[in-house]
Amino acid sequence: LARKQDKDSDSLKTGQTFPNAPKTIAEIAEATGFSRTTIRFVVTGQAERYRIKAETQNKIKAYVAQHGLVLNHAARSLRLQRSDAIGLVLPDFANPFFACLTAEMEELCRKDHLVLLTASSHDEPDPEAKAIRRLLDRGIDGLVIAACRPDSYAILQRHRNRCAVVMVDRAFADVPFPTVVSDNEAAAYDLCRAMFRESQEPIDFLCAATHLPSISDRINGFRAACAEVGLTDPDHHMFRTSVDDCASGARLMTHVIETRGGVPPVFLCSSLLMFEGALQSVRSHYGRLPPSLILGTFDHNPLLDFLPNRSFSVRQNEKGIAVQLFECLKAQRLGEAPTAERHVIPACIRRPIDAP
Amino acid sequence: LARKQDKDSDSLKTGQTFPNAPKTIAEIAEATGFSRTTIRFVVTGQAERYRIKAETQNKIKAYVAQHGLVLNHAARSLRLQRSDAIGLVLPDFANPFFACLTAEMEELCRKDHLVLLTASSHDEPDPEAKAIRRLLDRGIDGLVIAACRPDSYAILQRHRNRCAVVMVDRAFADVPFPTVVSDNEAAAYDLCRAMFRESQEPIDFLCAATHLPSISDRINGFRAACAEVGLTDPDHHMFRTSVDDCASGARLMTHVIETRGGVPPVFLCSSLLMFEGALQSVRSHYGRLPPSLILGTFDHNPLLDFLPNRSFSVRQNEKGIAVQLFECLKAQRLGEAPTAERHVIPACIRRPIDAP
DNA sequence: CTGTTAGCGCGTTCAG
DNA sequence: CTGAACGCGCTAACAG
Repeated sequence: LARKQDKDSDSLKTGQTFPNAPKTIAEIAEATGFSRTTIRFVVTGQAERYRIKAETQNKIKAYVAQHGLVLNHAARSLRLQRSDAIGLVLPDFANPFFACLTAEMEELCRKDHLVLLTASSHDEPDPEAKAIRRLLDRGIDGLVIAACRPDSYAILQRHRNRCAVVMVDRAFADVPFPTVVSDNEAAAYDLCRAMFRESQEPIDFLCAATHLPSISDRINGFRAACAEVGLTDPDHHMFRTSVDDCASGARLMTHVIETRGGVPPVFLCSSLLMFEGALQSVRSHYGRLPPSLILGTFDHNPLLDFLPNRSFSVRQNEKGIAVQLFECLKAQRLGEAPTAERHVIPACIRRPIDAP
Repeated sequence: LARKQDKDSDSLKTGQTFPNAPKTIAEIAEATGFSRTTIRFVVTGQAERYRIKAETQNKIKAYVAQHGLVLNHAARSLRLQRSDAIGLVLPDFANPFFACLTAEMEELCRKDHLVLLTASSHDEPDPEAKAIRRLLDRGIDGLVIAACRPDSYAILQRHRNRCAVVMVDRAFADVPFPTVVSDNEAAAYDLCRAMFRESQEPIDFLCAATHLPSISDRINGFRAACAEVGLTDPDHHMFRTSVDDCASGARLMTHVIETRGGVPPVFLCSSLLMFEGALQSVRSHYGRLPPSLILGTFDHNPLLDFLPNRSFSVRQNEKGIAVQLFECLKAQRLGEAPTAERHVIPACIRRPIDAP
């Protein structure tokens, strides 16, 4: 029979700085006199399966209730070859869309007792590769990545069997992993249709980062909507820049103003950053925003509703994306080989309250 | 270490991918015929210190260059009782301020070869406690918390204090850990002074989450600025609500409109969420935003500059806060006992371009 | 039903 | 300069 009079010697022996600290399984075993296995069966809820005596269970539960218990995840990971951690590699966590996606992912992780490791790529290949490596080296079980270029996944392939992988936001072709993206083409099409219903004028599209598939899709949607209203030269209304930031938006709008001899009456920007830059440029030319301008942008900002101008925008369904990402991860973690299938999540068009 | 990173870049530049998974130290030892100790000295850059033969070094480096190497962080953590991970517990990662803070923290972690674990508290005690425990159970070396109430830190006391702790954004009294906050009182004072220079009208302050110290400080700054312009009853211009969200802002503004018999000509909101709700309420009463309104809010949104109204806002210095947080963590990780000192980081007032 | 044992891969120690 | 042996705390297989 077990001896369980060791509490005193235990507290003396262990030179712990925190006698109140939660115990390890071994400490509980020693303190209660049962073996680690017995403790583990009880604390992991397998007591019934192994028919642990009720009295034993109660003693152990009482001890845990009083002293607390914390499993050592490093040891657990080492033994199970599994970290219960998910990595998230995104261009920029301060970007509202990615921030929102992070929040949704974190929520889903919490429910599955996973932790979320974050790393930013700044949309550049080298930091991205380092970020991916840094997470893979921690033995993450799953990885979500918004790739900055088509071959970003190359670094992953040697880890294929150890880590589930899903791509997000950037649906580059020929990527051997599932991809979850918004329906950018449909969103752009619907957005432009709504804007065309507002005004007969052609839409000038200020477009950054055209190498990204999400942007190509938006361009395709723009072209389709233009074709529908009989605009035969949509590309004459497209203005491109490579970098997606505020300064580029301002430069591009300044260029548009010079080209057109004035601010276009209706324009669309490929991102909020571009939008902000464009507005800055317009304001610096006119001293203010002419209220007659009709504005469109991808991404959402709650203050859009309060601009003096009529404006249209697209809000992606971050929660829907996160849920789909998680399902893809789960499928791979359950042993399915990763497929290259693409999941397209509808986005939401926001327009002025009284717009058609 | 530096040498290892060089190899990574090289292999990326050549576009070469490792055919198989990277090797562990033991695998390299077996493959090259040397012992694990020797391998470790070479790959951790201690070869010179232990005078490893050059030929041996070259063989090992060649093998690593070809096959790759990844240390098992679980084993490393288990042995070193250290995870090289930092936890971040914030109310909401989608909130622009916290998103920006996360981005800055992630950047600093990257530079120190740490990973960042994120967990959200939703500003509620129970999810917060669970988030903290979830991270502590992973053996994080450092923890940054934006606490939702004064005793949020209590759960830390009962834990093994292997973990450095710093509080952020919420400077509750009597917390036995360093705290980093923005200078909310000064920011509120400066903000209100700027608004008073714009208009002689009193400022109505729509204020949420008044139980938070950051909000108390903002109220104090508001009162000080009111006193300076001879307003003897600033509290008659304060409207309070407990929940900080858009709906509360709308409700509170509706209440203000009813109380005042109209929209106050100058008002200030304690957060962007409140601000958005307030604007919604104003618009639903008038069908639009009267352009004569003078607006103020804490937090920053890039579109504020393009509202028809003259507006004033406060942007916190997220990077400065992150840097200070990191310094506090580093001090504790170097063995210093945590102090209760408070670090106050100045914020930045944004006003209309031509404002005094 | 309960206890014992053998690693997971790394970092450290110590012997050569 | 190199190698062997130990243990971090946990899990799983096996032995009573």
